Amino acid sequence: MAEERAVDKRRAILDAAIRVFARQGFHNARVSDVAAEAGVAYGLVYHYFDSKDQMLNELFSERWSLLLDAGGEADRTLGSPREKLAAIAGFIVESYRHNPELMKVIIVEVTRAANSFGRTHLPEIRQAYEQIEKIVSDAQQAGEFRTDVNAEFASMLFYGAIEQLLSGWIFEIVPASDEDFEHAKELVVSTICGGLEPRPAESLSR
Amino acid sequence: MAEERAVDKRRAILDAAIRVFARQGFHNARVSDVAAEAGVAYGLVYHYFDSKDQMLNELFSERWSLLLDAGGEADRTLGSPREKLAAIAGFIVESYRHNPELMKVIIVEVTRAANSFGRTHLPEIRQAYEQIEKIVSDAQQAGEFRTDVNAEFASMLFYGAIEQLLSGWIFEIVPASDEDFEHAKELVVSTICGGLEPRPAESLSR
Amino acid sequence: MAEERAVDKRRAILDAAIRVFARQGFHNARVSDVAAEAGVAYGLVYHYFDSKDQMLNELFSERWSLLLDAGGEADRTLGSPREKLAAIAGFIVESYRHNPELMKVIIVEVTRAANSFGRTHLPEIRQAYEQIEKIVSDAQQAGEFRTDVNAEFASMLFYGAIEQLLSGWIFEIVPASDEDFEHAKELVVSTICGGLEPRPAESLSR
Amino acid sequence: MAEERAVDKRRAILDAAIRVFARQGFHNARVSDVAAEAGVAYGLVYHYFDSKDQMLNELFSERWSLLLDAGGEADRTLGSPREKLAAIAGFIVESYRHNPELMKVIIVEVTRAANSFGRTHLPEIRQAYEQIEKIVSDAQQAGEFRTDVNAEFASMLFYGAIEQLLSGWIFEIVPASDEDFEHAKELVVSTICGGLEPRPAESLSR
DNA sequence: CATGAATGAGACTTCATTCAT
DNA sequence: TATGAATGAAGTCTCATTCAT
Repeated sequence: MAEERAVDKRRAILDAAIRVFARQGFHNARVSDVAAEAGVAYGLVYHYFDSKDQMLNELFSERWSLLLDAGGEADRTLGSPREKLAAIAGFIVESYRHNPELMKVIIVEVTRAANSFGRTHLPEIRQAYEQIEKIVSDAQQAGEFRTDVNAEFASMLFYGAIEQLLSGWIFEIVPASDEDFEHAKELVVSTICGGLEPRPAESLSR
Repeated sequence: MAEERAVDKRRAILDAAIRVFARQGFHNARVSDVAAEAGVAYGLVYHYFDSKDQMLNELFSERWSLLLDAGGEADRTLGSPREKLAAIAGFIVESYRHNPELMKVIIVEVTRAANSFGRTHLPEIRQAYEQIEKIVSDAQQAGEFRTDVNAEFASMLFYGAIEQLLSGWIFEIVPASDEDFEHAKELVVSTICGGLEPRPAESLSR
Repeated sequence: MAEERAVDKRRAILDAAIRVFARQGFHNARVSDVAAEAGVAYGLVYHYFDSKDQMLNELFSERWSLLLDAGGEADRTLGSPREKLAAIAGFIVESYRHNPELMKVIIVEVTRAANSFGRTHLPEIRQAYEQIEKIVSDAQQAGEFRTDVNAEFASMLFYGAIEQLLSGWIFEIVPASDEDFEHAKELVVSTICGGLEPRPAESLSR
Repeated sequence: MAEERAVDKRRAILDAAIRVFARQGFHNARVSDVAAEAGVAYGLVYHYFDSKDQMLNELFSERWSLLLDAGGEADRTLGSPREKLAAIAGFIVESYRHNPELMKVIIVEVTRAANSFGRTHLPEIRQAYEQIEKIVSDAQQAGEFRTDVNAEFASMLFYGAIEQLLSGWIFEIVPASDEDFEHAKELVVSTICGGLEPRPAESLSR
């Protein structure tokens, strides 16, 4: 149980860091704020973590690996590219719905902070892009997507669109109700794919 | 002439700030770095500007108003929504091509830094969104765009996609040749609009 | 047997402290380093010792008392002042040869650290000086050493020379082979005494 | 005059550092203590110096180069080895008499702190040893000093003796009157050289 | 206009020591 | 005895901003 306690405190600090980083931003958050939020002594933070940076790194990597797992899983188990992309978009939206503070930290402080932590985690971030690229180029080879759009380019659009959407929710630029979340999942993909899908197939469907 | 000199110095400092902020990031840039880059004394920066923040604010607003002007102009003078959006996307890409350092600063330090300067300039940033929203909802009312996609939502996708693309160039995640720039202008719009446009209209146009 | 165990652990910690203090210096050594080196838990150090300082104090006093014993013994049992001084110099050199890490700690962290631990142990250190002083002044009264050199002054020279020599070995400024050690024992005394001994006696002995 | 002012402040900080380091020891001296002693703001210390360490480095090197100059001058201009060594010993003693606080800092925090700053300045310190070595080996080749004592070894004794003597004064282990200083200059050399000089020559001089 | 010296608050990190188990 | 989690004081360095000249 002593061990469980230890794990608890570590987790408590990490969870407190999420709240504090989300509320104040990483730069404006002092380590003492995190400690206070977690209800532990200053030094304990440094007992479990090497630095303030490491907390953010860990927060990001922990969550990002889940996203990569979900992306890989979607690609392996689902059929159409539209379903695959929908699964990924859905996972991200659900992640936000489930833990908006953590997603805020990840997006604001890492994936959109290309100058600082974004650089550090570029390899991991790239992996997510590459998953999309693979889905797109597979679809292109199967004749399901138009081929005049670079797969790399398409993955930029896809993640750019989703990130912006989350940013809109995070900073209350656009409303964020449960209904909005459900809509979003479908619309991101339907909008992006609507353009990616070749016209002939569509007109045939008429 | 003395006044012209002054204007020159002011401009020189602002231009130096662009280079320094682009190179080191706003947070890692010291006021003394800017002064050194501009070849002026430390304190002169404070003769022309109230604070370090003000330099960035000015840099942003100066450029952003041009973007808003271009957006308004496009909406007023062009016919189809596709042309309007293409003009705006083109303006942004050209802005990057013409002055990548300034655009890097604007995107990295302001529009994607929702926690800090993004908040400050939210009203101006919103105006750009609203221009897109207007173009989209006008097109929807004219039956040129599908109506199941919220105009607000569409503007998020549009700007998210373009910003991500520029980020990709800025941080060398994707290649950035002249050819890439030309392609990008068209593809962003064609991809987004391809999905925004209603199917029937398209198939009719075949 | 449980008690023996305890004694073993205490000794193990003390021995580990010697190695760690010698390697990293007292200031750069953390208590946790000592514990890790001894293979015991953090807090156990504080079961056996009141503080980090106390470990060094004990290490010093333990060894220094042997030196004082050797000095007293030499003075009592040997005949000529030269033999007495040679015995003391020899004891120090042998101490270094036998346990260079401990001697490094004693010299670097205590006897030459007059600002910190040197102050604490000044009384003990003075006792060593006084032994030399007594040997010298006895020799002066017996007409074996010149009297124009203050005995106190002579003891400074004697210890200063030996300490510097050890420092030279410790920091590899001068070579430290077995041969060097043997030479050193004699040369320190022969050099110092050569100067301390009155000329007439020497020329007579020729 | 503005420039003079600046130089004054820098010098004032350095002089304050001498007093504070001498009084409290380098480790126990806070930068704020130095600033307060100099009567300047905290940050000004960092305007003129990169770090707390740099102040000590500068203090040492500034003074040590004078010692090296004096040593070189003595070797070039004086005749007998005894005179040369006496000049060097005299310079050190006078340095102490003139500015005991600075000499305390140099000896306690640098030359006798082989683990920390002594390591950094080892090259400069070695140069001083080498000057003595040269004087001794020149004298040996000229038949003025006995040859069974290694020149390197002799320089250790020489500096060890002087340093210990200063340490004795610094920590008030031995008295330090003007008379003591005058005596010391001669006695160090006469004691060391008395042993270094070959016996035959001496006995002949009788 | 121009200079750059001067100010001082603020935050991270370290680590000896304590304490509950 | 033994463990290692928990505490919190202390100090270096940074840098935006002010100000005297």
